[in-house]
Amino acid sequence: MATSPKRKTHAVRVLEHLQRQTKPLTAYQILEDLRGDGVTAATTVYRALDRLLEEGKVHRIESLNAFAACCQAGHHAAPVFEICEDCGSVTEHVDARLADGIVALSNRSGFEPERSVIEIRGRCGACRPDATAT
Amino acid sequence: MATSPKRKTHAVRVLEHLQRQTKPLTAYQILEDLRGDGVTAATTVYRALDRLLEEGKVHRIESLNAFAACCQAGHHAAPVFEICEDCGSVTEHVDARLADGIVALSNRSGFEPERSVIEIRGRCGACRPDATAT
DNA sequence: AACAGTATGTAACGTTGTAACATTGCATTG
DNA sequence: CAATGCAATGTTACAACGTTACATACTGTT
Repeated sequence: MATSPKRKTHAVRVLEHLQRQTKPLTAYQILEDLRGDGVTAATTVYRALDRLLEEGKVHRIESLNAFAACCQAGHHAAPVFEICEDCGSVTEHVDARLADGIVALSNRSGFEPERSVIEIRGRCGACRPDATAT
Repeated sequence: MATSPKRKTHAVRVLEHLQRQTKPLTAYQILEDLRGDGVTAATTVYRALDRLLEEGKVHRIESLNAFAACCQAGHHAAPVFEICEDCGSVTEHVDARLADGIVALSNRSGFEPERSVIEIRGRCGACRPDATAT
């Protein structure tokens, strides 16, 4: 009855690899990193990513053409990414206020939202020129 | 003394062409469309787009890898795009509430936002299966 | 063993974007 | 007008990102 796979699939390898990163990786970076684990073609990486995206375990960062593991696999709300232009770090947030804003705007315009892409580019706390001064 | 160009540049052609569209175009679509106007290479299109983006006259739709003319050239607030998965139409909005939400989130996380990408995918009023029922 | 279904491999191709360098058009100044 | 300088454009090649089509291998079930 058990339908769970006995062996580790490439999808699992890709997910675990992404979880080890602090920055998103492109599909081809993933391919390079996992060559030693038997991943040999871009096709395989994209197939793994497709599944993981469907399952909500990874996100695609549209403005980077890159992929990152989801912070807590399973949330349904739209993720918000803060992308540092300096160090490249990407932080995922789930923000009710922004989610509400999307819904409010959609209600006004008659649009039915399904999936939102929210990516904020700028500088992270570590990289910004310390704006705490008066 | 006059420093304004005497002849129409490709940047102007690209902008005018985008303004005639109801949907965003990819760079290569623009190239095809403007071949008759002397635009012959992708490089030229991308250069034109770079300038127009800097001037805030066009926006890049990250999740489509495509470009659209700005609705009112010159706003500074982050644009919000509603992208219909059915008909492909894209509508630009400027929304104070969402802008505030970005600022609020950034304040909490110590992030300094510079440019935001907000793209809502779903169905436009014309394409949705009429949700006005009780 | 036979079968079905999922996962993977391979190769080629299509799309998107950039780099490097040469050339042209046009305005200014001497 | 000639010379100069700068912005715009052209050309070529390539890098990066993503998909299609088809073949093969593995896994669990009967």
